[in-house]
Amino acid sequence: MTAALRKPAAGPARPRAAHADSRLPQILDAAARLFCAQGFQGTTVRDIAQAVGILPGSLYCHFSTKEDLLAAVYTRGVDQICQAVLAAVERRNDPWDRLEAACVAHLEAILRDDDYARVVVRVRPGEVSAVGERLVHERDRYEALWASLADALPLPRRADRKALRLMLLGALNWAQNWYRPDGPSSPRSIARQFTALLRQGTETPA
Amino acid sequence: MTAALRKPAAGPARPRAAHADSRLPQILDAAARLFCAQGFQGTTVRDIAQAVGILPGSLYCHFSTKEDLLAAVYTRGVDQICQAVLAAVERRNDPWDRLEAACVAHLEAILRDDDYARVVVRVRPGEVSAVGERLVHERDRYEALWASLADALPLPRRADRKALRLMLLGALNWAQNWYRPDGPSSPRSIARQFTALLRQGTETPA
Amino acid sequence: MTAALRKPAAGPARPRAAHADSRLPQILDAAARLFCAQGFQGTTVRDIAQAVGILPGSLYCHFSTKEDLLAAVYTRGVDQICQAVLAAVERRNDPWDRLEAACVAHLEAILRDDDYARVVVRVRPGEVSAVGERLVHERDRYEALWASLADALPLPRRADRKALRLMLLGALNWAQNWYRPDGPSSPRSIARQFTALLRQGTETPA
Amino acid sequence: MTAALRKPAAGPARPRAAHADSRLPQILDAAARLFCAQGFQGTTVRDIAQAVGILPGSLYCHFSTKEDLLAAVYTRGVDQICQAVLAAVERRNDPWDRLEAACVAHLEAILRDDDYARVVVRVRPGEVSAVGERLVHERDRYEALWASLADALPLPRRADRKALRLMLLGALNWAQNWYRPDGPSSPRSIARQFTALLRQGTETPA
DNA sequence: AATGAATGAGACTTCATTCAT
DNA sequence: AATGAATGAAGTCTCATTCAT
Repeated sequence: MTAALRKPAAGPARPRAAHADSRLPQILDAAARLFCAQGFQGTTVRDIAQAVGILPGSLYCHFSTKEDLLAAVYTRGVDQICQAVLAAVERRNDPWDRLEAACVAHLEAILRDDDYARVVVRVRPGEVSAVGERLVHERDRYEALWASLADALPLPRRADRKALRLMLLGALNWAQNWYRPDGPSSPRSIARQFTALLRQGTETPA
Repeated sequence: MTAALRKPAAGPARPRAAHADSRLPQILDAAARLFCAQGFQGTTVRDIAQAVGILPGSLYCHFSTKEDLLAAVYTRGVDQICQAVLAAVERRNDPWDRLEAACVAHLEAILRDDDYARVVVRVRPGEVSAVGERLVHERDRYEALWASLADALPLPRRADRKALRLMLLGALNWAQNWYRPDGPSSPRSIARQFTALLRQGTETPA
Repeated sequence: MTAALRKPAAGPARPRAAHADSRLPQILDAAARLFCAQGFQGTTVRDIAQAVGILPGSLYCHFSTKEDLLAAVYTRGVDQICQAVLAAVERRNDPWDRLEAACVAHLEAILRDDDYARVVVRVRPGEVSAVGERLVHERDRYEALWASLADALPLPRRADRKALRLMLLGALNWAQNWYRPDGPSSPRSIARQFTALLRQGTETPA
Repeated sequence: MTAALRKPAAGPARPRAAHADSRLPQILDAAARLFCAQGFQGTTVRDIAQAVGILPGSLYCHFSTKEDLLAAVYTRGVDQICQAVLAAVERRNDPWDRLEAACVAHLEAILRDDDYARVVVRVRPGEVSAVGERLVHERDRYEALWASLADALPLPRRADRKALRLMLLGALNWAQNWYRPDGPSSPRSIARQFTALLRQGTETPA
C-alpha cells in the first residue's frame, strides 16, 4: 500500500543488465530493514553487505559513509511517510477525520509497512554526529505536515493544538516500543483508539 | 501495587560495610548520565571510567560486564521512578488527580531530575542481548504501577483504560525526543496538558 | 655519452597512429604532477583519474598497473632531464663551465620546470617493488651522463671526481627538500653557488 | 657509539616485572627500523606489531595514532643526532675541524648507527599531514645546530656560509640514497671527502 | 576508450575484557 | 580496589584492480 511495498522484488541472482540494475535498491532496502531492527549503531556495514550478498567495501561504491547511507534511507523514509499520510488525508474533509486518517496511515507505516519510515522514528539524529542536523531537517518536513493537520482542528486555544499534536505523535511513535504484530490490536485500531480518546474530549459540539 | 518497590535494589556488587569511600556510587552516577546522554551502545566503558577518573579495567572490580552495569543502573532507575510516582500519588484520592500527579512526577523524573530514570526510558532492552529480558522484567514492575492507576479510572470499558495508559505513557516518554530544558514549557505543564486532553474527554460527568 | 638518449621513450601502451585526442598525455602529466607532489605511495589511482576527469578503472585502458604508470613517467623524466642537461652542456667547452651549466639545468628541471624530472628525484625505486630495478636502470642512464661530466674535470685523483659528483648531485637533489619558489634564491643561483664552492677549491690553477 | 646502541637489548621473552618493562622501547625500536627501511607510508602498524610480537591494537596502549608513533620516533631521532654531533664537535676548536667532525658523526648516525636519526632524514614531514608541522619544528632544532657550525667558519660572505651548509648537509643526507654498507667507502671517509672538497676551496689561508 | 559496479585484501583504529602486579 | 599493558575480535573505510557492457 505504501510506496515501500511497490518495489518489484528484484530477485537475488540476476546479473543481467549490468548497468541498469545495480544493487543500490537492495542496499537501501537492507539498510532500512536492519537500521530499524537493530538501530544505527547496532548495525554493521558487514550486516548490510551480507544481507545484499556483496562485500562490505562494495557499499562504498554507492555511499561514501555509513552515515550517508543512513541519510539516504532516512530521507526516503520521510518522503514515503509524507506520501502515505497525504494520500490518506486527501479523501477526507473533516479535520478530525483527516487527523484520524493520518494517524492510521502513520501507524501502519511505522509498525507494519515501511522500513524506511520506521527508521525515521527509530533512529535518533543525535546518535549520528556528522549528518545529524540533516536528519533533523528531514524530520521537520514531516512534522510540518502534522502541524498543519493539528492547526486545522477546531480547538479553543493554539496551545492545545500543539500539545495535542505532540501528544498524539509521541504516543503513536512510542508504539514501536510495545507493539507486537501478533498481538490483539492492529495498528489501525490502535490509531483509532488514540484519536478517539482525544477527539471525544476536545471536539467542539456542532 | 506497592509490591514493585519491595525488591531492595539487588545491588551490583557487595557494598559490604566499610569502605564508604568506594567509587561505586560515582560509577553508577556516571554510567547513568552517559547512558542517557549517548545511549548504551554509544557509551564506551572508557567514557565511564574517564568520567569517574579511573582506568577502564578498574570498572571490572565492580561489574563483570558493561551490560551488568547497565542492569544495575536500570534497576535503580525503576526503583527511583517508582518511588517518585508513588510519593506523588499517595496524597491524592481522586483517580484522575492521582493520574495527573503520576504524569507530573514521571515527566519531571525523565526530563529533569533523574538520570537513572531517564535511562529506563532511553535504553531499549532490545539493544542489550544478554540482560535484555531482565530489563524488560524491571520495566514491567513500573508499568504495573501505571496499570493500577489506569484501572482505577472510572471509564466505561476496560479496553479504554489500557489504550489510555499506553497512549499517555507513550506520549510522556516520547517527550524525551523533543523536550528542551530552555523551551517554553516545563515538564510539569506538559504533563498537565497531556492529562487534561484525556481527562476532559473521558471523565464521566459526576 | 649521448647514448642515454637513444632509447626512444619505450612508451607505455601503443600510441598507435590515429586518436591524437587520447587521454594518455593528460594521464602522464597528471601522474607526474601528483607523484612528485605526494609521492608514489601517497598518490592513489583515484587522484590521478580525478585529475584527468575519468574514472579510476579507465586508467587501466592505458596502463596495466599503477607501477607501470610510474615507470612510464619515470622513463620520460630521465629522457627529459638528459635532454635538458645535454642541451645546456653542449654549448660549452671548459669542463667546469660544462659542469656548472649541467647543475643549472638539473636544478631548474627538478625545482621548477619539469614534473617528470622531479619524479626521478622524488620517488625512491625502493618503494616500488615490481619495477624498482627498472627505475634504477633508468636513473643510471642519467648518472652516466654526470659521470662523464665529472671525469672530464682536471682533478688530481679519480676518487675526487667520484666524490665530487656524488656530493654535487646529492646536494642538488636534496634541494627539493628545502627549496621554496618564493624564497630568495633561484634554482640557477643555487646551482651556481654550489658549483662555485667546489670549483674554487679544486680547480687546478692554469 | 650513539645512544641508539646503548639500549640493553631487552630480550624477546621476559615477562618478568610486568610494569617495569613494557614493550614500549621495543615498539619504538621496531618502528624506527621499519620507518627508515620502508618509509612511513610503506610501514603498516601490523608490520610494527609483528616485529615486536604483539597485536596491532596493542600499539594503541602507547600511541593514539600511527602518526604519533612516528612523532615519538622522530623526536628521539633529533635528540640523538643532536647529541652525537655535539659530542663529536666539543673536542675540537678549529671551526673546520668541528665541521668535519660533525659531518662524520652525522653520516655515521644516518648511515650506520642510529635508526632513529635515519628516520629524521628519511621521512618527509609533508607525507604526514597531522603531525607534519611538529616534525618540521623538531628538524629545525637540529638544523640550528648546523647553522651555528657554519656561522663559525671564516668565510668572506654570510651567503657563502648558508650555501655551504645547505650543500654539505644535503650531500650528506642524500648519501642515504646511494650508500651501501658493503661498498668501498665508509661513512667516515665519505664525510671527510665531502668536507675536504669544500674546505680546500674556501679556507682562508692563515 | 571509457564506464559503473564490484572485488579482495588490507589499512588504521576501537572496544570490551583480562590479568599479573 | 586499582593499575597498566595486552588481547582478540570487530569496526569503518580505502585501495588497486577487474570486467561486462
